[in-house]
Amino acid sequence: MATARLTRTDSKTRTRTELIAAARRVFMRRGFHAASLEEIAEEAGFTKGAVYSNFAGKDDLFLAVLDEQYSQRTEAYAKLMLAPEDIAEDIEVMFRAIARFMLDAYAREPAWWSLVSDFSTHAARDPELRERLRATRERFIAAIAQLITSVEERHGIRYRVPATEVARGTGALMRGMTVEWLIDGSAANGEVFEEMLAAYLRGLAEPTH
Amino acid sequence: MATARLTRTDSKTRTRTELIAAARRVFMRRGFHAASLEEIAEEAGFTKGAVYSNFAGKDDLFLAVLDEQYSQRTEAYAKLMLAPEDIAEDIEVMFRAIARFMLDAYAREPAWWSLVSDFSTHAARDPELRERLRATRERFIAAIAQLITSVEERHGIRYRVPATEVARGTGALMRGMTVEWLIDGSAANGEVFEEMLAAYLRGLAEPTH
DNA sequence: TGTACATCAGTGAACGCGCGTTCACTGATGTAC
DNA sequence: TGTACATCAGTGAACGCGCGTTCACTGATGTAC
Repeated sequence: MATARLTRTDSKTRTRTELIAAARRVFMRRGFHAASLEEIAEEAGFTKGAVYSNFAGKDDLFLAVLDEQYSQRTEAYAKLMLAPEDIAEDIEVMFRAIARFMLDAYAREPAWWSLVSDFSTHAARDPELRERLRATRERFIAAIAQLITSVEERHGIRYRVPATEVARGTGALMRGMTVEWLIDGSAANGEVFEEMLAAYLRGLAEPTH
Repeated sequence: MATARLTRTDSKTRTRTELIAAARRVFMRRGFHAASLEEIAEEAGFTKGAVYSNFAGKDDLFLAVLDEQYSQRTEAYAKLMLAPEDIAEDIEVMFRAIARFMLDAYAREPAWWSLVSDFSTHAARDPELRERLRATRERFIAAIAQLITSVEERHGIRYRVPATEVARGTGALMRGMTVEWLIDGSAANGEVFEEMLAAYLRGLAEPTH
């Protein structure tokens, strides 16, 4: 049994990781405002002080969760969009695969998107926090834009707006729709969303040559 | 001077109207969570008790603001989309006029859309409140869908998804983008948004013939 | 038109409560010799 | 390998504060006669 003796650095890293994971779950469960540091600390098996020993406060903790999530999402999108066969052949198939990927992520974690909305409006009110969020988000958008550019080249198409904006719009459509679903579960089902996103991407794309 | 003597009913109606107007301004200014009933009451020239004499509480007051706003927006969209000339001629021109209308509303009241997002995620956590919000929102969506249907007929097109969902998606794209703008003012400018929304609507439309 | 009582919109103060943050402290890890 | 002191991650309790909601009260409007 006995937990292996850890160095201070290792044990702190571990605490930090566990706090982020717990925070993620609690934020999802309660939303940004209603999630309390008390519950997060308890969920991770610590006390609130541990949070302050590892993070500057609630906002900083959330940003850590966000950063982690964006890394994971970037990887997952890369796997999907750079897939060497199937999906990659027909651009329309790709559009729909992206829509389904998002819907699937939503099915697993329906609270995620509105959580980001809540934090964003909160962060927008504090210039310093807002700048930190902007930087984190920009890294994510840039990574997705990179993938979009690869797809453009491979399929011989060009979007009428910069790749970063294609990425932003895709996320925006999804984020907006999750708010609808939150309030009315019967609104636009998966097929309809697939159609919407495909329409958006198809409408923006033009063949090159 | 002396304010004309009002009947109880008239004076109550007036208080209610003024509270809604004040609430609207304060909610815009502070966001749903940070807006306090104290500030709202004061802005209207009353005390908090007046709020409770006219509304069941903060949530109820917000719903009243929302209802009012949706009525106004519905009228404005009707004016735009049923316009007998110019815009109405070419469907692409119409798409872009709608985008510009939204951008213009955003320029005047940038906080509105994220305010709705915040309230929605808040309301989603309380079944009763959520149902009230759903009903209010449904009326608005249905009214917009009605306008979309008129446009479909006039221009001899059909959307690949129900008109209600075209409406929902349009709002969703806008709502999502306002979150981006909140955090990064330099993200997708008006022209890019116009392109996005036009792409979405164009991509969804099919000629009937 | 006038009087006496009833109603009730809005007042103002108090109540509760939750939560983010701070801080003195503890005990296990790290370091110097 | 051992000892003495230094460091610091995490504890636990207290602090402040704001805010939504409640409630006894007041004074102007409404009603009955």
